[in-house]
This record gives sequence, C-alpha cells and structure tokens, in this order.
Amino acid sequence: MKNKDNHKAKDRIINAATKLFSRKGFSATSVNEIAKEAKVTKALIYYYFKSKKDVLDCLVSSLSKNINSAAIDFIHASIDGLIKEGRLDVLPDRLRFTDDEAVDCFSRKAGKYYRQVLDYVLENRRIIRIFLLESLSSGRYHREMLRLMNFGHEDSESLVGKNFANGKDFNYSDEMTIFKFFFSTVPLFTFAAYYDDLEKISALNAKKLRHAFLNSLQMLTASLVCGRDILLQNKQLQKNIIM
Amino acid sequence: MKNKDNHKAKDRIINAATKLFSRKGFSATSVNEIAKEAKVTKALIYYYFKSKKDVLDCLVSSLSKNINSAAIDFIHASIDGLIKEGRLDVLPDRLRFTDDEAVDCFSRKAGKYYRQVLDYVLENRRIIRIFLLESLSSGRYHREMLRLMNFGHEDSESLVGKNFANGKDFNYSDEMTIFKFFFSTVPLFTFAAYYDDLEKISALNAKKLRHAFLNSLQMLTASLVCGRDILLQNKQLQKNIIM
Amino acid sequence: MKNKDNHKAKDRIINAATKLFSRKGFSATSVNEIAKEAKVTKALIYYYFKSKKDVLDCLVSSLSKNINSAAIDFIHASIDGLIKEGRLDVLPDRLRFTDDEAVDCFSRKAGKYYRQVLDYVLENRRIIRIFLLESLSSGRYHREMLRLMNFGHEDSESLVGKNFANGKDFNYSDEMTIFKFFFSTVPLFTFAAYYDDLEKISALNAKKLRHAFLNSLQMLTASLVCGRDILLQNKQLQKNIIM
Amino acid sequence: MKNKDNHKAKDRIINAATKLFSRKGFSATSVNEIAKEAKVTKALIYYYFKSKKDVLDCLVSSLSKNINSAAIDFIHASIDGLIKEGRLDVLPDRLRFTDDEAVDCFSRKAGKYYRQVLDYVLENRRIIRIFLLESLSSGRYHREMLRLMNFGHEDSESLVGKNFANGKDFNYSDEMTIFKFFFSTVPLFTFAAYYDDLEKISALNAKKLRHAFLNSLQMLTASLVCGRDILLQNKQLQKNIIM
DNA sequence: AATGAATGAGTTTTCATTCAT
DNA sequence: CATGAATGAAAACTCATTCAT
Repeated sequence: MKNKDNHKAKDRIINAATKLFSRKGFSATSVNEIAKEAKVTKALIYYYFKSKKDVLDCLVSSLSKNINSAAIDFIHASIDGLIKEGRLDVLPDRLRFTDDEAVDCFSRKAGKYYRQVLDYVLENRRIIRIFLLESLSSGRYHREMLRLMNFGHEDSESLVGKNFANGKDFNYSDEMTIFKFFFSTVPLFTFAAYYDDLEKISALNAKKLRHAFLNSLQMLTASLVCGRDILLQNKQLQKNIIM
Repeated sequence: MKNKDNHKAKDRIINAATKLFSRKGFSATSVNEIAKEAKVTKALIYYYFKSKKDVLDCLVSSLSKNINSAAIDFIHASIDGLIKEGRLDVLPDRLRFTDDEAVDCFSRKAGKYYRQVLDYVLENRRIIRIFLLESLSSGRYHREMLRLMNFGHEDSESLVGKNFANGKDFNYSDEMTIFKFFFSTVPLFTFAAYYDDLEKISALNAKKLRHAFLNSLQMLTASLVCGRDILLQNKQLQKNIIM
Repeated sequence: MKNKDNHKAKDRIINAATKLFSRKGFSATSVNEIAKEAKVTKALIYYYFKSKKDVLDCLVSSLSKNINSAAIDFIHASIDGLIKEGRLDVLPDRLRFTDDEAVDCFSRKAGKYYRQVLDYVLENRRIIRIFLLESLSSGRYHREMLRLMNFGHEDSESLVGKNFANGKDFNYSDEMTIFKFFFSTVPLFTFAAYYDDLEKISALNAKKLRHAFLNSLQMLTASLVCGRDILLQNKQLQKNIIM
Repeated sequence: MKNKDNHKAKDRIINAATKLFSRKGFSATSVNEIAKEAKVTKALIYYYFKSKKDVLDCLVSSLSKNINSAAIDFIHASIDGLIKEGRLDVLPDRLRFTDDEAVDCFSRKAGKYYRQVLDYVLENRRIIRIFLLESLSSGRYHREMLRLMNFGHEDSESLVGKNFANGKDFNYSDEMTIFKFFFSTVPLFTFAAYYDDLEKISALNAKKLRHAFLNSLQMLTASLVCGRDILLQNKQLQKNIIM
C-alpha cells in the first residue's frame, strides 16, 4: 500500500479521523476504521501518532489554536476604528456610542462579524463536534473550554486579553460571561455541530438554516442594546428588561 | 454478591449506568464498569436488560417521556389564565397583551416557569448529558431531538400540539423554531450538562451559576418584547432591531 | 471450549505458564501460546489474571513463599536437637561442637538436609528457572533475592530470623552472606535451572548428576569445618586457608 | 540524524544492544529501543546487521572467543613454571606439590589468577549477563556452555585442551567438572551478572563486594587442598571430608 | 433472582523488517 | 552510509454476550 497519492498519508489520517470522530465519537471509532478510511495501514497511524488519543488531541489542539485568534482579530477590527474616531467609548460596564450612526455602523460590522464567525465554525464543524463530544465525555479539554468561556479574564490568551485602541478593555462580569458563553458560543458551536443533521431533520436547506441562525444572533445582540449603549453588566440590564 | 441492600439491583444498575454514561459516554463505558459501580454481576445486567444498548434506551426514554409533558403543563398554566381573562390574544405571529399589567403578569409567570424548568433540567442533568452526547455521536435520538426542536408542529406529542384555551395555537415560523431551539433549549441543556464541571472550572458556586443563567434567560425574553407584543416571527423582529 | 476436564482451567493456565516461561522466558512467551498450551481461550487467562505480568508474579510469589519456610524448618530441625543436648554451642562467629560425634551427627543431618533441599529445588526447577531469568532481566524480584541472600538479618522473614533453642542466632557477616549466596544458593538454583539441559548436554544421567552435585555440596561444607568448629566468619577462615 | 560523533555508528549500536540486552533480555528489547539508545535510525541497524538475532550473536560470540583463551593463558602461566622446576606433578587425580613452599607459591598465583579472572568477568559483566539470560531462555548457546563446562575434554577449544609443560593434562572426572562448573564458573558469572544490582541491594560498596567474593573463592580452593595435594577427584575428597 | 466461568470477535498497540531514495 | 515511510504479522488486552447452575 505504499502511498504516494495526491495527499500525504498523515493528512489522510487526520482527515479520516476528523470525519469518523465527528460522526461517531472518539470511543466508538476504531483505529482500524481510521486506517481503512485513510487508505493506510494501522501501523502507519502509530508511526505518526503515539496513540489513538494522540490523534484526537492533535485535532482538538489545532482547532483551539485557531479559533481564538480569529475571534480576537474580528472583534478588534470592528471596534478599534470607532474608538479612534472618538465615536465609541469603552466604559467599565458598557460600550457607549456618541451618535446613532455609530450604533448603526457597529451593528453592520457586528453583522459582518457574525457571518464570518458562522462561516468559520461551519467550516470547522467536524472538529467542533468532536470538541463538544469530548469536552462532555471526558475530563479533558476543560482548559480549552475555559479559554472559550473567557472566565480567565486576565489570561493573555483569552478572547478579550488584548487592549483596544484607547488602552481600555472589556470588563465582563461573571454573569455576562455566562450569558456570552451559553447564549452565543454554545448556540454557535451546537449549530455547527448539528448542521449536517439539521438539513436532514428539518425541511430547511443550508442557506435558509444559515439565514435563520444569523437572524437569531442579531436578535440576541438587540437584547443588549439600550439607547446608545451596549450593556456589558447584567445588573444594569435587568432594570431594562420590561418583563 | 447477593444484594439486598436498600436499593434493588435493577435500580442500582440504572443509577450506575446513568452516572457512567453521563461521565464517559455510552461507548466508553463497559458493561463491566456498570456492574462494578452497581455492585452487581455482569450476568445480572443481562438478566434485566437485553443488551448494553437496551440500558441506554431505557434511560433516555425515561427522560424524553417526562420532559415534554412538563414543558406543556408549565406553558399552559402561564398562558391559559390570561387568555380566559381576555387579557392575552394569541395572534399568528405574536402574543398580544391588552394592558401593561398583563405583560407584567406574564413576565412574572415566565420567570417562575424558567426557574422550574431550570430546576427540572438540573435535576435530570445526567440524562440530559447522555442525551446530548448520544444525539451527537450516533444517528440515534434524532426523533427525540425533533420533538424538542418542535419542527414537527403537527405531531401530537410536540410542545405546541395542544390547543390553548381559545382554540388557537402558536404558529412558530421555522426561523423562530431555530431561535427557540438554539437560544433556549440548547443553552438550557448545555448548562445542565456542564453544570458540575462549571462549578469546578469557574469560581462561581452553584447558587451564583443558577442565578446568572436565569438572568440570561430573562435578558433573552426581553429581546422578544416589543411594546405590548411578544413577537414570534423573526421577520417582524428584524425591523425592530435597532442595530 | 467450556472446560470441565479433570484439571480446573486456572490450574491448567498456571501449569502452562510455568512450562513456557521456564523454557523461553517471560517476554518470549505469548499469551496465545499459554492459552493454546492450557487448552483455554486467551480471554479466560485475562479473566483469572489481570495481565500477563500478573501470571508471572503469581508463579514467583508462590515459590518465594514456600522456599524460605522450608529452609528454616530444615535448619532448625538439624541444629536444635544438638543444642538442647548441650553438644552444640552457637557462638557469634562459629558453631562449636563439644565432641567429634556431634560433628558427625551434624554432618549426617546436613547431608540429609542437602538431599531434601536439592529434591525441593529440582521439583520446583521450572519456577526457579523463571525466577533466575526474571531476576536478571527486570528490576523486579529484588526483594525476593534479598530474602534469599539474607542481607536483611533482622527481617523476621529472613532465613535466620528465628532464634535457636538456646535463644541465640547465627551472626553471619556480610562476607559470609556473600559466600553462602554465591556458593550455595546460586549453584543450587543454577543446577536446578539447567537440570534438564544438563542431561542432554552431558553424558550423565539424572541420578549421576544429582549424586555429583550432592558431593560438591559436601565438599563445600568441608571447607567451613575447622577442627570441631564450623566457621561463620570469613576473617577467621582466611587464616585457616592453607594457601 | 547524521552521526559523526566520536564513536562510529556501528559501535554505538553494539554498545546500546549490550546495555539493553543485559538489562532487559533479548526478547524484551526492541530494535526501536536499540536505535534510540544508539542515536541511530532503525534502518541503519539493518544495514549493519542481518537481523536483531544477528546483533545478539555478534555480542555473545565476541565474549566466548575471548573468555577461554584468557582462562587458559592464566592457568598455564600459573602451573607451567612449577612443573618445569619439578616442584609440581600433575597426577591423574590430583596436583601433587613436592614441598610446602610450592603449595604457597601456587596459592599466591591462584590468588592473583582469581583477581584477574574476576576483573575480567566484571569488565564483561554485561555480556555475561546476556549470556546467562540467553542460555536459560533459549536453546541457544548450549555449545558455548559446553565449552565453559568443559564436558567435552577432547575438544580442542576446551579449557584443558592444551597440554602442560610435562605433556600431561588435567584429568577431571565428571564429578569434578560439575563441581568446577557450579561452584566456580557459575558463582563467578552470577556474581558478575548481578554485580550492579548487588551494590544497590546490599549495603556493601563495590570494593567490599569484590573483596568478599575473592575471599569466598579462596575458601573454596582451600576445600580442595589435602596436605600437599590438590585433589581433582571427588571420590578421594569425600574420605577427606571430616563430616 | 443471581452468578462464576467461559468465549469469539474485537480492540489498541508493538514489532521486526523492508525499501525507495 | 543513512533515512523516513511503510507494512504484515502478531502482540497484549477488552468487550458484549452466553450459559449451566
């Protein structure tokens, strides 16, 4: 089976593992299956990876490396411009816009950002699915989850670790962190994870699904807006909640 | 190993399986482990259950039987009263309240409802975790997911299958269904599934976590309120979104 | 293959392992071979033993349990009688006999003892062979070796741990311990380990081999005798060595 | 991994194999481990050696070539002088010295010989360990053992193959051969094989161990002396044994 | 209701060896 | 000389399941 096909053997192994782990989970996938799918001998998998577990770690770590930097880049790109122009001020508990147009501008950028993030997670939906599965079914990947949840504010690797143009930074409360995680990160990841299944289950096609989900994200952002502020502290928000 | 302890053998098996499946997933749990955890011989497990798979189905079906009826009861209790009193009208695309007090009343009931639902899912967090895990890692439980997502409106078992007091019913758009599922069901389930881990990972204790999550749910509902309406059609909502 | 043969499955496994480990060594023996030899499935071996290594430990520990108690019993039986009759005194560095006949008596008993010990080790030659092999090829069994070598004088499990009739005990010097080990224990064990090979290699039959080896042991004891003393301190002996 | 270090690749392979085979045995050592230890690729090992087995044979044969010639040289140097001077006569069953001083002289030479032999085996203790291990755990090296045991008197390669100055030769009985092997060769080899472990296990340091073992060898020789004879026939010896 | 013994078919992992370059 | 990639065969070990009692 000496392989000199278009793709290199190691890549084929990684792809096969991604496919199978995301479909059936880590435990339910056998090294034999990966070998067969990758058109490679079992032994070669152990030539490149220390163990089956090592293959998994490899996949997951490649995701968690990329995902944060992407997120940080997007956010800063959206916000820094407005700050420099003096139209946005980052207060401890909120983003304050000086004029309605600034809100609009941010809103548009946020919309674009959502689309980009959604595309990113959909592209990586297999590994995200693996990530979800394995963060549930093993004690592992808690560190990766922390990063996502952003509980460690000070952590230089965290989503909001890097200062904005004006030297300030978000000051998320714990409650806001919970909100962000469970009503933004989690839906996003879950949507990606179930994406292929959703097309089958629901009557909606890919395009409609994507559209519906983006709308939902927008609705969500709307809930944080209060006049010309975007609130980042739950307590203030509560007063604002009508019911 | 004759066991005549307080709990009966079959219960011990179910509890052991719940614990292990929720921690490690179905595939990663061996019948041997279940037997050891339940302080029972392997053979006895096969006396009570046809197969390992049968144990799982048993657990999952016990959840999905309960969860819908619970949800439906709560909702009807919250809404039917207002309808009968003529203070709430169920329109095709929205709930319309006749007066501000009705909104308040509904809001209070919704708050209570959230607390009850949250407690319910937390109580059943192990099986929910199993459910999440298995719905991701196998083709199984798609039907159960459908029920939860409510895509099948006409299904008599679905959340909205039962008419309200005035003979009308919700008329969720597909988009709204997506929203409800990914920004309500999914966060709720995920919160429950990760609950025990969250206490460890975050600095927050159980009470604070619960509080933060309930606040988040309220924030979310707020985003659906528009004057005296609660919008159920995304398209309308969009116009309403400030940014 | 449900086995209800004369021998029980576990015994058959132990016997098969003993045979194969002693012939080819632990590493060179596969669990498959043991299974085949024992007429048992591989899985059954893992039903009774945690691992292949566990099978080995089982064999070795069963030997090292027996061997010491046997040795201690023999020695005490030989010596205590003479002590009680006042014909033997245990001095710090030597055994002193009061009359030539006592020396003769001891000598006869030692001869008998040698025969018994030799028979014992020959009977257990397979496990001894395993023991030799594995004490060389792994860090393991050092504790067992210590016991044999008797470096730990005070250890209650050691060969000379138990007092004699007159409340005294041997007081072996380190040097004497080395002598005893390398010129008594080691030859004995090695003889047993190579026994089956010796018959093939040499022209001698079993009986002659046994006889020759016993003679050698006697010659050795002779080297410790000095008048009516049996010296137990090397330093004294040295003076006594003619050349 | 291009290696142009001080040592050549082949030497590094041989050293690594010696180290590992002596520690863990042939079967338990993998070619991979040898390669890692030697800082060489696996493939290079197969460039220099036909197979893993070939590496072993290479090591063992290097020892067994040396060991005999060394032994013979030593012996002849010790004895031939005395024979030529007419102070030692080699009889069929004993060495007879004409005067006490000759015995002393021989004794001194023997002492020196022991020291040399001990140093030699200690230097080669790793290969001796391998030799012991493999002679036990495989049919191999029986021929080499024969050589050592000297069963094959007539073999031109054997220890006593070469005549002494007076044209005579030792005439070891089978019994004496057994004695020599099990109470001289075996202890020597075993001492060397366990040497490194002994330092750890016992409280004795290298120097003390060496000293104690040499003393033991002297004690042993003493047991063969009878007046001005050194007996080479067990039967005669027996009468001489006091007990 | 309960179990100890047993197993076939699988799993993950390792190994000695080869070969094109 | 030297190597990275590759492999078939076999290793150790696990698993869900069965069955006589």
